[in-house]
Amino acid sequence: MLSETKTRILDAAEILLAQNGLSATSMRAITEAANVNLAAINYHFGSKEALIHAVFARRLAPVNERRLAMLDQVLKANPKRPKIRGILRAFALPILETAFQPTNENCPVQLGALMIRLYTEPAQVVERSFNEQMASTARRFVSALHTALPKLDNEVLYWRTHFCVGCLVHTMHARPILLAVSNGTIQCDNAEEALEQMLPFLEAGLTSASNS
Amino acid sequence: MLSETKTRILDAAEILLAQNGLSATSMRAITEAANVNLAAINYHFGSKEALIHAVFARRLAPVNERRLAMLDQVLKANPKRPKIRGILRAFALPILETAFQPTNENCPVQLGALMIRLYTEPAQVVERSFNEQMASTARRFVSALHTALPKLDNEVLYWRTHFCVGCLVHTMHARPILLAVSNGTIQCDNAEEALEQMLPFLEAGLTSASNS
DNA sequence: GTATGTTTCATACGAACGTTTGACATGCTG
DNA sequence: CAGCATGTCAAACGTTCGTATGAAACATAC
Repeated sequence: MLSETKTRILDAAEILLAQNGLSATSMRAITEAANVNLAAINYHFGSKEALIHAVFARRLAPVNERRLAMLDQVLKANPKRPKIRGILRAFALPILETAFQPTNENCPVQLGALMIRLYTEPAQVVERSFNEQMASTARRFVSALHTALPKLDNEVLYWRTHFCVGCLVHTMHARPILLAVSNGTIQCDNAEEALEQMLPFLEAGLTSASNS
Repeated sequence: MLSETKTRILDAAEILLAQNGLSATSMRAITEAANVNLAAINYHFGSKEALIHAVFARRLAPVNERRLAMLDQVLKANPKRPKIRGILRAFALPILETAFQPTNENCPVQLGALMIRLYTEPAQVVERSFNEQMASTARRFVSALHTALPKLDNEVLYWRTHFCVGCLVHTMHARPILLAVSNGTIQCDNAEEALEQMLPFLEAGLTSASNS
């Protein structure tokens, strides 16, 4: 079981890392926000780097579990020709729900802002987190899409999967941009609403003719 | 005209900022890479923040000029119903070419990695750069897409434009991910090749039925 | 109740940070 | 030549960084 102190550190770190980035978030800021002693991070996690790894692992592990469970259901329903919409939904819904769910009542921070660090922070810290958590999941989904779209070139499929991930990542973390560009019209705080917009877009992209 | 020292600082800063992020890049690292004195940044730019702003401005200004010029051509060719593919191309090609063009012969750094900072770094530094450089350009393109897709809901259009930006951003900076997921198959270093994959995907997404 | 292992705490360390300063070199202008 | 900007430079400023340490506080077991 996690100790009280450990979870308080993880909670505070998650918020601050998402808001300020990895290297801009100091251990002093984290421990002060968590109301624990400065030395507690090194005692419980060993180093700042290890703490960051733990923050990502705590969030990504259950998301990927849910993703694969949903994917299994989709594949079981139509083993020969699984529904594209279902595959996309299995990949996007778990992480979107996590991204749109506030960490706690006081701080409605976007977890999408945390996830985006996995893509942008160049540190090896993050690379390790990413490989551990995402590599096998990504492979499973690409393979499922390959089954669903057998006519598609392998190369084209990789590209389009890449585009889908781009849409998803952007949707998770760039809500402020959408709000600004739409002149305050679109303030999305709902995973299902985002999905409803995203899935038709992605499915149409995936199934489009290559060279029209 | 820019002084020799000033451009050397900008060049070095651009590479390091792209590689390591904003707050993880120290002024000492920049000045050492540029072979100039530490005080030169504060002398020529005033502060680290102002330098970062200058780095972005130097790259984004010409990109957005080209974008708008290309957009004008597309609109002039078909004022009533401009070609979607043309609009997308006008938005994507200039920045993709910049992203895929190495800064110098020794360091083939992806400028996409620099651009992504505009989206992820939470600093107000970046917010200012983004607003100055991108706000009006974004408005022009959304309006052009509105003309090209008059039947589309405003809300849906905003969402889909958002998705297009996500694809583009991800394509620019996440080439290593595409390389890894495709098992080393796809090593894209060519703007036209990326565009060829991206444009059919985006156009199909933009024109898809909303609630299929 | 004393012993043992675990967790918290104040405090300190050396290093690196962004910025400032004043001396020094350089080039143009009168 | 003198005068004055314009750049450059080494050195130092005060802060903040991640980490380490040893004593205090706590729990549990005998």
